[in-house]
Parts: sequence; structure tokens; C-alpha cells
Amino acid sequence: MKEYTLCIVSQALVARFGGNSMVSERTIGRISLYRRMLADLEQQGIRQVFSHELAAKSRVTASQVRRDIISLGSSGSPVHGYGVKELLASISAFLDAPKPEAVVLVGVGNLGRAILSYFSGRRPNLTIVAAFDSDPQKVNRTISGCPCYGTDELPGFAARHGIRIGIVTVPAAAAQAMADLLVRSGIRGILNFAPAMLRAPANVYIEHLDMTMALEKVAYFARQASQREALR
Amino acid sequence: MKEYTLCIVSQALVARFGGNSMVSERTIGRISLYRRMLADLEQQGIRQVFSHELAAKSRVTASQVRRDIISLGSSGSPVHGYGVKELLASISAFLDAPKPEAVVLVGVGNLGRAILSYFSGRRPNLTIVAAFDSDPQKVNRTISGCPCYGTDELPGFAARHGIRIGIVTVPAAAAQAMADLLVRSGIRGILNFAPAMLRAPANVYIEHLDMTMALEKVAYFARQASQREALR
DNA sequence: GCCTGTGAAGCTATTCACAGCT
DNA sequence: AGCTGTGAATAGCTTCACAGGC
Repeated sequence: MKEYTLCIVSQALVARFGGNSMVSERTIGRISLYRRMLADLEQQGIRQVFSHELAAKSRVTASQVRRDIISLGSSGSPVHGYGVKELLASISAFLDAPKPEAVVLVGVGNLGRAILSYFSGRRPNLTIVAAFDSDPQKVNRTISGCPCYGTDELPGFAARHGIRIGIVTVPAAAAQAMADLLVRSGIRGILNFAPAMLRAPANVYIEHLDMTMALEKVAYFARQASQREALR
Repeated sequence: MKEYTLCIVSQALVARFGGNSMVSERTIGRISLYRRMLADLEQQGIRQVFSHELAAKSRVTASQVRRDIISLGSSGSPVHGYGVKELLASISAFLDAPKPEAVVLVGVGNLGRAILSYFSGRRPNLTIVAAFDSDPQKVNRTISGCPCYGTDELPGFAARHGIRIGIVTVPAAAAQAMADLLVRSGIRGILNFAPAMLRAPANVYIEHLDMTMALEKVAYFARQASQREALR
């Protein structure tokens, strides 16, 4: 009885925060990961999976997997584990927008082009539909299978297509200006590859993917590992 | 008294793990970031900086900056803040290896090439000196300014040059095999761009830079932001 | 026996708040 | 007055451990 009451209360709280319950950034990342693992399993014709199997593939603990699955609102059976198909459906219902979503990319340099081809055809409901660059040499051409326009056309394009997601692959010096432009164009989420910490209003989500920082971290911990070995 | 004893114990533990005290992954990331901010400041001729200034640029709190600086073994003055030059020197002494370090990249596809040109000339003490690929079309050529060899030459090359750091930009299906090869070749740190959770011995540090996951996170939180706005 | 779901415990990271200094 | 350095408090995330089920 008491448990039921508690459950209702927490759902009420959830409702107050609008839509889906408050799920942490880390959890969302892992859920995206589980989806990939599950897609593999489905391809192999596997129909059921236990939390510890998913955990081993994802390099996390089994409790973590179970918690994450609960937080996305799905559940399994103690006997058969989780149904691969059902879990995939839950994850898609949870992560994806109801309709496929269009994404724009700003900055058609080496990295920008690589990312255009990387994402082309990968996630059908998350497609880069246009690229933008300030270099007149690059505009009004198709680059890596993606139409490229001048940055001055971005606000209009974003408004017409209801774009909410942008990828920034311009040099650091131009990154803040481009982020501002994206925000003015109505974007609500930015994936930033430029080595710059972007400023944006609180209602815009920014994910920084800083390759230089990542490489320096690797170098540091690789060195630590070598040193630890040396004195053993 | 008791507190002193506890302190000594924890220092002893730190010592057992060798060399530099245990600094967290997140802290290392931020220190790399501070270095970039400080390099900018130095370029502008600024000589002193307060924790709150560095914090604003790095999008963290001032306490965080102070804690991080302490954990790298530097300190400032309550009057003038931190000396830009001194702090830069401390960070380099802390983060960088005594000698410039060589890095290899495996997988010379679109992304691999983009990363070769991205890092070329960026950090002088962290240079990609060779790329490897299994495609015979690509080997024994210079690609994006970097010599490219067959993957079978990797172990020999790594041994000869004492390589400890590798970047993986192969497709997901080949990533684990390449990681294994890198580990066999003596690598101690891997920066992985492939959408696969790599397995490696505990003495190898792996940083996963998963662009698909990152984009899905952005899409999810962008949608959350829009929804929160809609019901206001 | 071996699974899931979950309260409670444990850990790590961050922030608060203030002593100490100039 | 306004900074740094830091103990203490807080928040957030992960793991433990076990009830409940078949």
C-alpha cells in the first residue's frame, strides 16, 4: 500500500518537471550505448538479454544497467531478463523525437567534412540536412553529400525547417560567434568540436567534444600507467 | 591527533600508487582547459589572473579552479591572484612528459585524416608521427603530412620509437582488434573514436570519444529544453 | 539458483563558508 | 575590501545487498 502511494507521489514530481522524468546526462549517454549493443544483439538473432550481459558489453556494472533501464521506464523479467526488441523500442521511444530530426553543421573544414560523412546515413532520425560556412568558395555546393550555404542564410533556414540541433566545427576564434548565431536561429542543442567553452542561455544544451583535451588526458594517464609499472 | 594519523595514512596510500598524487580524470581535463585559457591571457600580455576570472572563462566555479590549481601543486597570492606565466609553467610541468611525446593513429579514413590535420602543429609536445591502415592503397604514402604504414608494421614501429599513445579511428567492427594490437605494441593510452567500448588491461587508459552518443545526448536535451519552454 | 528491482550505503566531486592575509 | 586555501557540508552517482519471484 505504502509503496503505491510513494510511486504516485514521485510521478507527480516528475510531471511537475515536464515530460520525461529528470534523467542524468550520464544515464542518457549510457542509454544511447545500450541501444547500439542491443541493435547488435538483434542482428545476431538474440531475443533476450540479462543485465550482466549488457553490462559486460557496455563496460559498466549490472546494477547500473538495471537502474538505467528503470529510469527510462522499461523493465524486465527475473526469468528471461530483458526482451531485446522491447528494450530497443523503449529506448527509441525515450531517446528519439517523435519525428526524425534535422541537424545543421557550421564550419566545413577538414573536421566538418569528416563529420558530415561520418553521420551520413548512420542514424536515420538524426540527419545533417545542411552545412554552413562563411567561405564563399564553399557555399552553394554539395560537400560530402550535404548542401552548403553561407552563414547568413542560417537563421532563415533554421526557422523554415524547425532546426533545434547544431554542430560546431569552426576554429576556436569563430566558435562563440557561431554559437550565438545558432542560438539566435532557435537552436536548443549544440555539439561543439571547437576548443572553446561556449556561452549560451540556460535553455540551450551544449556538449563539448574537445579532442585536444581528450588527447592530453590520455597522454597524462598513459604516463601515470607507465610510471606505476616502472616502480613495481 | 587522530586527524593527523588519518592524513599520514592517506599520504602513504598515495605514495604506494606512485609518483604524482591521485588526481581525478575530471581535474586533468580542466587543467588542460586552464592551460589554453592561460595561453590566451599570456598572448594578450596579461600577467596576473584571479580564480574567478579563470573560472568564468572555463565555465566552472572559482572554488573549483582553486582546488584544481592546488591539486597540481601550484598556488597563488591573495593579493595578485595567480601569475599567468608561473601557472602555465606549473601546468606544463604537471601535464606534459619531460620530453615531447610521439603518438600514432590507426585508421586513415575520413575521420582519421581530419584528425591528422587537426593535430598537426597544434601541441608541439604531442605529435602524431605515423598513421597505420590495413588498406594497401594507403600504405607507404604521406597522408595529411603524416607517413602511413601497414598495420603489420605497428608493433615494430612502436617499439623502435617508444610510443605510448594511440588514436583509434577505424570502423567499430575493427576497433577491438586494433586496440589489442596497440596494447601488444606497448601502448598505454588510447583515444578511441570508434563507436565501440574497447577492452584492455587495467594498466591501459582508454578515453572514448563517441560522436554518435554525443549527438544523441544533444538531441535528447535539446528536446527537453524545448518541451520545458512549451509548457511555460 | 539466478534473475530483477530497489532501499540503503558508500564514494566522488563540487560548492559553501570562512579563517587568514595583505 | 577582496583575494586564496581549506575544512565541512552537500549533491550526485554508483555499488551493495537483499527481498521477491519463478
